[in-house]
Amino acid sequence: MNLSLPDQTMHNSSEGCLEDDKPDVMLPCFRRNMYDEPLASYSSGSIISQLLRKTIHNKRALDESHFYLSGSAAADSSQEDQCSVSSKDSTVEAASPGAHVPTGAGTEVEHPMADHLQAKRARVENIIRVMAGSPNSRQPGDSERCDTDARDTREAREAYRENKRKQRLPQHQEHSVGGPANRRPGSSSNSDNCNKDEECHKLKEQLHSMQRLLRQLQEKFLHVYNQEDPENNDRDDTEGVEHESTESRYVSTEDDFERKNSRVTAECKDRMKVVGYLVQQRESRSLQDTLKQELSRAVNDCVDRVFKKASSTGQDLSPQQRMCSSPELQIGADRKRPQAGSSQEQPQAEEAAVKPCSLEYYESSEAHSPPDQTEALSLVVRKPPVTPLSSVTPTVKRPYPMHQNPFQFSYSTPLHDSQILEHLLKYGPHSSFGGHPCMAPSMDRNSPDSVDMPWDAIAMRSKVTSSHLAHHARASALGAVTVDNLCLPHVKIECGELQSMADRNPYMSLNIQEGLTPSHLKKAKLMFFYTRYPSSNVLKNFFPDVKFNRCITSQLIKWFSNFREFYYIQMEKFARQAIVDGISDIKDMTVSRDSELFRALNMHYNKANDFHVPDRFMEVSEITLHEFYSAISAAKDSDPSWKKAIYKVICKLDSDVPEEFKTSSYL
DNA sequence: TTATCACCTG
DNA sequence: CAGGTGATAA
Repeated sequence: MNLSLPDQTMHNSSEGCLEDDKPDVMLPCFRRNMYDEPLASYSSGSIISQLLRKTIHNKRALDESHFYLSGSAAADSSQEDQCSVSSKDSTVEAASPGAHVPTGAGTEVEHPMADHLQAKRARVENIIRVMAGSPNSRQPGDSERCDTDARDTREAREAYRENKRKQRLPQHQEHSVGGPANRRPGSSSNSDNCNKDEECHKLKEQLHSMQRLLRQLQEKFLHVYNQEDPENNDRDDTEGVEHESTESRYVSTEDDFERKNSRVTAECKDRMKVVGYLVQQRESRSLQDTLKQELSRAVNDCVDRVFKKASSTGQDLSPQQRMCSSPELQIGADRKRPQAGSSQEQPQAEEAAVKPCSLEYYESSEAHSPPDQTEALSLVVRKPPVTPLSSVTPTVKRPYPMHQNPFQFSYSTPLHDSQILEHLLKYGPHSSFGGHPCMAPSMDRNSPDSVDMPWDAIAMRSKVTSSHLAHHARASALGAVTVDNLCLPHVKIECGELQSMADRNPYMSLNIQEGLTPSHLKKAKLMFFYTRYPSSNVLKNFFPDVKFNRCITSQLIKWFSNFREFYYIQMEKFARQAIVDGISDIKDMTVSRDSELFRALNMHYNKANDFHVPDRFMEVSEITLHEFYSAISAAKDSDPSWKKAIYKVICKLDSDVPEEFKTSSYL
């Protein structure tokens, strides 16, 4: 494989300045990707030109811009448009490069400053392009070569233009760019359209990424530049820049980018006026060098990631791979990927796990390796809106609008449990407890939220639950972090288990745990109000966020055993007390919510008293009490196994646990 | 043999 | 609430 071109390209373009940075890091990436994928045929210069395409409407304003751009930029634009979703006006520009002011587009307002700004833009575009573009772009005679280079990237994928390409291409380029391109037609002849669409999509994603990176570079550049020239800092308000409707998809990023661009160009022009052309040229050089380094690094970075994604077949990317993709890539991939299996929430959960990482990657240029903790943290916080579930009250706000910075979850700023719960719970249970007969009527008293978010209200009203849930939320946020050292025993979240758990219950995909938490204990206690002898299947069904194994099952069974133990002890105690109290008629023994027996039981199973104990439990309790009373009255307690008969009766009184318990791992 | 249970203990 | 134990049923 011919690796000389990219090396040469980068070195030439940087004119010796680039190597000072870290060529060993970026160049191999660039090289490898250049040849591995057809997308590599798009040179970085071409991409940059495309990105800045709309900033060079008036290339005539500056001769040098015109000189450098006339061929290449136009060619790039026209070619990119074949697959890109970019604006249509680029085609217009391409039609008459170098001598064209877009008038037919109609989307651009031609105010008096337009020429001015466009001229500035052209300069900056030129600078950037020279830095990241073709090694020979500075030579007038090679403008043709730039054109060829860019065009070749497209032509190479089409066999019928092969000869033409070979005629015009320098040899080293032919080897490098034509290598993968030559292989491609043979393998993709039967699925040209599909491949084209795929490439278009990838290109679009690439453009998005590039725009982001360029924006960052611009900011860096401005930072450096303003340090050098602080008196010009106030001259950054030249953005009366028209906004092209055709580019509305890039509103936030590109508009910002435009402003920065205008500012840069304005500063460049001021320097020209004051200092003079030569000085300006020299400073421009330094700027160029700076930008070269930054851009080259960023471009390689971006291209590397783009190709890393492209090298995979697109749909079978592992989540880890997706995590390192740009947000745009991620979104695009998710859009293409069919919803897997029967779980509808799962892909979104994956997105939630992926997107934050990606965003953070781009939010900070230094964030080359997002920490695990941050990923998992975002996993909880930055979940995109899920498909509205039937039971969710419409008034419940979705805290994570797409593409916006949602609720910021930060460990450094302690949050109230309710905040954590709100975000944790909102996407967990989809059923509303507000209408459930088991919910305590008093629950609506304290918080207005209880109307719209009964689930949150439930959880928040229990101090025990709140603290547990807070841990729960943080545990989830910690991702693959063992939180045993806090207070939760055996609580470990393993990313590897996400999938299986998500399959079992997509709503619980964020809270998959290997161990039982206090929340689970509380839930089990509440379940005891319905079932004293739950089967293993019931336990598995109602603890979908728990990875069941022998130990876990035993523990849960043991819990219920302990519950029963306490229950029967209380029953026996109160039955004996009734006998001691001289109650003769069994009908005088009732269990109401005011009775002491119930208070004892409720204190044990529903300590926070935030759960409305079902009436059935009152009945069962009363029956149990009667059974004990009868047995003791009949002196059956002399039999060592006299309780067995009672157990036999009680175990038949189990009722079904409400479905709400399935969708919630905590109450 | 395994699972479940009640009982006891800490 | 968990650990241990013995009984019991599958």
